[in-house]
Amino acid sequence: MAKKPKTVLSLCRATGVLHLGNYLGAVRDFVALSEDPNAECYFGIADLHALTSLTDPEKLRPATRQVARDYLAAGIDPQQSALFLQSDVKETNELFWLLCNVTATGELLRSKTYKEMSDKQPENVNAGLLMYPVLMAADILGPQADLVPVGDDQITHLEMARNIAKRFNHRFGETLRMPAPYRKSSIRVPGLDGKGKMSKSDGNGFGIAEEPEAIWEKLRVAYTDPARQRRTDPGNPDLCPIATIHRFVSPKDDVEKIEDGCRTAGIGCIDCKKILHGHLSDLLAPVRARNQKLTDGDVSDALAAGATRVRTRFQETVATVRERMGL
RNA sequence: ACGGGCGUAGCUCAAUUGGCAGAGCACCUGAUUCCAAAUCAGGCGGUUGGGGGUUCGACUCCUCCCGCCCGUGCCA
Repeated sequence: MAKKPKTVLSLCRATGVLHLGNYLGAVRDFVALSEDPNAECYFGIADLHALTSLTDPEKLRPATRQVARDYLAAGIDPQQSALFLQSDVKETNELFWLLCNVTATGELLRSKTYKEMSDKQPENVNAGLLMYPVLMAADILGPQADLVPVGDDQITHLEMARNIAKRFNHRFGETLRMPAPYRKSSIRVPGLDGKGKMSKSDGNGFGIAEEPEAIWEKLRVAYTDPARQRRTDPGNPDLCPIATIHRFVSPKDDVEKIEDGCRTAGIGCIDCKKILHGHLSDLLAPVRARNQKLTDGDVSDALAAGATRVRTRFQETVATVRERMGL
């Protein structure tokens, strides 16, 4: 049964170095997906979307390239999947405008993220912020994606893309494929400061290609359950980010061992961190190894090839959309 | 384009009539701790958006420029 492979499109914010939370929460799944013969994957790095928040031009380009590099290091094979920069696909902008005309402004104004961003950066409430979902719809509908891996925060944006596609198809005839969300059980990796999830802006994580020594320096000083003031004080793994990370990366036996050891003061936090560090090193060793071999040229080549592939898909869609709309 | 508001440490904001530019948070170091956290001690941090002027002395007053916000207008 030669089933036609599903088109998968994923967008990633251009934030710079990918950290463990990015890896466990999303990128690792993307790698697995990309190895599925029934999936044809397109991985876009959303640098156009990044412009809606004030960004330093000196920093955006390196950050964007760093994400691309980390994707490759994580195991995305550029021969198999298309890795591209959103801004390299000029067709996105054309499709964006065409789709604007089947987008209800009311829906955009009601968008929760639009309101949140307006509050977050009141000095820069630009139109891009408002049009953000339309651009994203163009990203998704351009390559006629079947599946879109999304986090909870992006689910309403995908809904909007579906509404736009539905409205277009209704007015101009069946043209755009209806994308479906692809949701993995999303996991939340806590930050090393114990104050929430790992995030780039809070600087409470570590890069997936960092040296083990560098990772250890960050792990060593990471937050732990404050109840364990002395080595002999018992603690609660549920209150310790280290224990939570253990659950994601360590084998069951070790998880039980450290949780039990924590509750009974059988092992110290440093021991616990050392065990975690060992497993982390194993987990990330292939990533680090690939990263070391990667050259800037490899990254550029992958992005160029990816852009060409995704643009081909876009050109087909845009040609049909133009024609249907009467251009 | 006009009118109004604003611009001070990475962030939030002080600074009397014009009188030594400060605090909190964040960050770094030390004490402490199995490591952290908390606490204590110390430290880093500034061309006060920029130029010019008045003055013995300007964050403060005058002037011009830059940038942002709000409102109004003009052109398309």
